[in-house]
Amino acid sequence: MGKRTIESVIVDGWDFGPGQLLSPGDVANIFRVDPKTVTRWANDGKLSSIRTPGGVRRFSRQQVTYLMSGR
Amino acid sequence: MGKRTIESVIVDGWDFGPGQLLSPGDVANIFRVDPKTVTRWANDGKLSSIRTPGGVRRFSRQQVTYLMSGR
DNA sequence: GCCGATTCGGGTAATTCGGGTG
DNA sequence: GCTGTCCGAATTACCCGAATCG
Repeated sequence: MGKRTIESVIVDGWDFGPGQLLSPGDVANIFRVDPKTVTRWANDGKLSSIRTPGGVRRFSRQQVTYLMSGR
Repeated sequence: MGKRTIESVIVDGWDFGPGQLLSPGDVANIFRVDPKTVTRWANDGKLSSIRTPGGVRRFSRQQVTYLMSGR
């Protein structure tokens, strides 16, 4: 071992590792929806998410890209 | 590189990247047509579209601009 | 600690969906 | 063939004050 960095973080099969996290605003811009709508997707289980210790959601770039290109 | 969300999303050769998406109402206003008509264009394959996780269509500004300037 | 921007929550309007019909 | 409209259901947008982010 040694440096003790994060190798991978996978939730629901999606990559939440370093450089893969999108904010609600990011996802909203990508789909052209209100950030509130992104929150609803998360609550409805349509979008996987993790939470910061403060309670703010973060999303997987990998999953968002997948959803953009047609389910 | 700046904000780094998603580089590009191309469907049927048209740009569906961030800042390039139009709602059904947007397209309807541009062509002065009922939004339902825009939906029919999409169903008939005359207009490419992607869907939000909720099932609402989004269109490519690039394609609409192309069609506006006469085929 | 301060500050601007964002994202919580909730609630309520406005759009869009799909099918059917003129 | 193409478009507008009616309907109910589902999805999304805008409003607020409080909290978090960077």
